[in-house]
Amino acid sequence: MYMGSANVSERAVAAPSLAISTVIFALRPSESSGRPTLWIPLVRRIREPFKGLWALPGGPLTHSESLQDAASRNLRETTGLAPSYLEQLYAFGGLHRSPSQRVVSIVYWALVQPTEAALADESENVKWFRADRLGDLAFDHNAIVDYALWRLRNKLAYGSVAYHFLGEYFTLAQVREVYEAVLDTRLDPANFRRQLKSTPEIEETGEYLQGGKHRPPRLYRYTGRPGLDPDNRSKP
Amino acid sequence: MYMGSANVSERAVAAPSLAISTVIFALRPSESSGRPTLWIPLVRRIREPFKGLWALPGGPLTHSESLQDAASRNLRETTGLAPSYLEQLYAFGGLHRSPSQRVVSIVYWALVQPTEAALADESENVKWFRADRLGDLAFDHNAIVDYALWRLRNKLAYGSVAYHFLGEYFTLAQVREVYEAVLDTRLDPANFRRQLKSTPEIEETGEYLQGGKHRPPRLYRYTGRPGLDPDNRSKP
DNA sequence: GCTAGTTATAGTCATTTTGACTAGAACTGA
DNA sequence: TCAGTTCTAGTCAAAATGACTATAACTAGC
Repeated sequence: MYMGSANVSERAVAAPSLAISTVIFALRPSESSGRPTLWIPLVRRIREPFKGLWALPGGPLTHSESLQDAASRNLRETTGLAPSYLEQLYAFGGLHRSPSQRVVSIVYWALVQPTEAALADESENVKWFRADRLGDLAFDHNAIVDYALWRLRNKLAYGSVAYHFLGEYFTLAQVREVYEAVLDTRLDPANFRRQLKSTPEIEETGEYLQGGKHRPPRLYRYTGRPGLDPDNRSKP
Repeated sequence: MYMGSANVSERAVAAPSLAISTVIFALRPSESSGRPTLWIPLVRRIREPFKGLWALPGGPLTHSESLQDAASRNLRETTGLAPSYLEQLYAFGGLHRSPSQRVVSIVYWALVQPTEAALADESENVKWFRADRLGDLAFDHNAIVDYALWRLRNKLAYGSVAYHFLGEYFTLAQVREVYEAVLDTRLDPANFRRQLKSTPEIEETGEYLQGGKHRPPRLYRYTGRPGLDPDNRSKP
């Protein structure tokens, strides 16, 4: 492609390369307490730079797909996961994110349900980590995860995102566990329940979850609409 | 650069071109009521596609500047403005945003103070429009402005952004006028003032604004820190 | 210098929301 | 049948909110 012969002024206006990455969140039971906690799948870098370090799943943007499609495809290819929620996080374009070349990364964040997460490919080069124990990641990926975590907590408090961690039917206690895991606090069951019951998007069903060793909780269903960011706006 | 001879498979993986645009908001007195309203500067397209239509100020990303720097420079070059607030809005990357080629636009939104806005270059090809009366813009820029407006209203309700429309010193009534203009509602002066006075980031000064034909209002100062998105996080 | 007009500012009061807590209901397992 | 557990409804005080009243402090016009 003769890029090697491009002169300085041509290189100065050449567009930086464009990549897509995704921060994927799922809830899995903690080994210690058994209570749900936040986990993130990472892939191991098999080439320089940062060869051997763990990084967010990602790849180039191809010419024939939208940004969200690219994120979705990449997520499926690298981890085998199908997200229940996918939203753009931020475009990272600092000058020195990669030592070798200028890269602009458009980063998405995704939520997957525990059933999905359990099926996920896990191998030598794909592994799940607790979100609060990631170690040093490649590139600026620690900062990206921090920001994604901040956004997740924010959106959660806002209201409409917790249900994407869960299946179609759920108990109010399960919703509370999502909040407790993500925000890392304990919430009063009675007050939390009162709040949820006052939101119209949560619909009571006639069914109950059987099998626990206590009073069977009622199952609910979420009826709210997805979201309001541009990717999800004008879909049928 | 031999791009002309690139074959189909090479073109399929070639990265889309990358551009930066900015939605700029300022408050200006409405001609009709005299009360402040939201205005946006647009530039006229001088080439195809959409030649002659109005569009958001924007341009290519050069190799040696960060995304935010590019937005800042571009905003200065096209409109002569220096923003008091600048934040990334969204990366738009739909397949058919431009009829001629695939373009990914990383869009910023900015607030400028009225003193700045008054100095702004206005010419045949740069003009201010009321945010609610833009007409048909080039590309998907109407949708982008809609989303920027939604974000502005959201951030305003959140709390820390109204002051960037104002100078260093301001009266509580001026803050209320910002809210009224952006949210397009009337707010009760007494209740609004009670809320502001309960937020610690707003500091009472000993000075008063003279010159009105009524009781002189006290001047306040905003002492809150900028924001928490990645661009603004680790700055000194 | 008095008065009307205007906005600034403090305060009241009923309603709603929130946080801490109590207690009974409904299940399981021993 | 009882102990253990969670589910669920409810109480009560504190805090926040919305509608409103009243006074303070200035200017403009007479």
